[in-house]
Amino acid sequence: MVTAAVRVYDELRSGILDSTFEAGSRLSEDRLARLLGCSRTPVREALRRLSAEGLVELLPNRGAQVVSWSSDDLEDVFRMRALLEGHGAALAAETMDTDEVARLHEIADGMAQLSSDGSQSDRDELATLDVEFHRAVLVGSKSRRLLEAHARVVQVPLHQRVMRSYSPAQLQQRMVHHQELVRAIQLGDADWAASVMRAHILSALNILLEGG
Amino acid sequence: MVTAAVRVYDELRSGILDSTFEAGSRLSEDRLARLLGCSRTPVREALRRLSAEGLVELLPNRGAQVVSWSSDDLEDVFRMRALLEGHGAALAAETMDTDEVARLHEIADGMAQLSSDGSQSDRDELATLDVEFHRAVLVGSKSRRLLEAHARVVQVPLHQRVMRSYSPAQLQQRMVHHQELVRAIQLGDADWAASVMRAHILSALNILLEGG
DNA sequence: AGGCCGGGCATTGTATACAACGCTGGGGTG
DNA sequence: CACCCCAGCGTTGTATACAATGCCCGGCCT
Repeated sequence: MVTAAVRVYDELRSGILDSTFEAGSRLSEDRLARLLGCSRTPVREALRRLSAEGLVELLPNRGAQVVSWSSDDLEDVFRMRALLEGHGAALAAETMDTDEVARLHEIADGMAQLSSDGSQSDRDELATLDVEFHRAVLVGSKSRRLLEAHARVVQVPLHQRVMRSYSPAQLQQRMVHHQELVRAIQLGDADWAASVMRAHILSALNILLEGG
Repeated sequence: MVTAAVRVYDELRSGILDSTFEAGSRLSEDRLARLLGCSRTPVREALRRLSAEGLVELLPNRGAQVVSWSSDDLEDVFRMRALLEGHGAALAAETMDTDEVARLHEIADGMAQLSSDGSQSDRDELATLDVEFHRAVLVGSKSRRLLEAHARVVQVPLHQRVMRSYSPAQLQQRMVHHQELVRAIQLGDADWAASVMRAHILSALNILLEGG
């Protein structure tokens, strides 16, 4: 059975990530409880968990608030991603098995097909697949703590927006990165995989900072 | 005012880190509530927080359990430390100001003095200072997320034990690492600082795996 | 008029009662 | 004797009531 606390957590989390709950807005336990049809207890638990993950801020005796992201924060996040995922790619190149690489290839190919068209729904689908791709690499690294650290850092409710912001040329370029990364992992070239991953992520940061 | 939930969290956390609550032992909400003189509500909150930080494991409908550490876990933790703190040292070398470096020097010198003697209480004091030293470097990196990621990874209730396990020669060697690291940061040599930090941490892992 | 004080209000913090779930052990059955 | 089933029990999960805290606003004093 899925507990009410988990349900509330999921609702709040996806609500924050897709900006249903806007950055900076206050979240009252009582209001959320009535909104979601349960008592304050599970809501409290969910808010505490989201706070531990850095998605909301808990002001003592004042309640919870959805965190806002400055451009400094964005830079911090992307540099952390480059560090963690670069390392993850190197480990993945050393330890990923054939099935996992095949899955990676599959995702990358699916993305390449979608990226030829430019519709907005395709872009959103791409954002989902992109998250899945990067996650698959980290899973392949076989480091539980790396995966956890990454999950905590990458809480930016901006995946869709970022993916929509790429020009067609930039999007194509990013697909090439993915293919290159898969090749590096397949060949077991850890250094190359790490370099490609770092460049891939830092280029996203550059596009973000210049475009925004 | 400090809430009961925070008090319980602090008690449990320090109890776990100094092994008052042994690895693998079960923590019943009701028992803890009576032990600490409050209701289950703050206990629940504290346990959830500790779970998010990776110090306890929450078995659904079965309660909480203090996490145990396999040698694979230890290796994972130290490799993550090498990654995060190596990066932190590089950033620190670039951005740390004079006061912060002076503070680092101060801690390193204090540790060097303590390390000449071999008494157990000195070793415990050294463990505390060591934590402070490594934390000061990360604070100097000015990356909030790096600091947070590190705090979550480094939850090993073994600091004292590790520090006691060093031979006098190994301890001296580690003091040299610290001095070398301070120098690298002072000179602003990011690559050198990162290398020294990584080697420093990975050598600790080696000593642990060989000695244990 | 400006600042300080105090009470009301919204909100979180805590306690407690009860429901739901899962394990465990004892008795029955093949 | 081995296996299964079910009832009892301990535990967590949830709801609700009440206490405590901090903010806000109106009135009073200077």
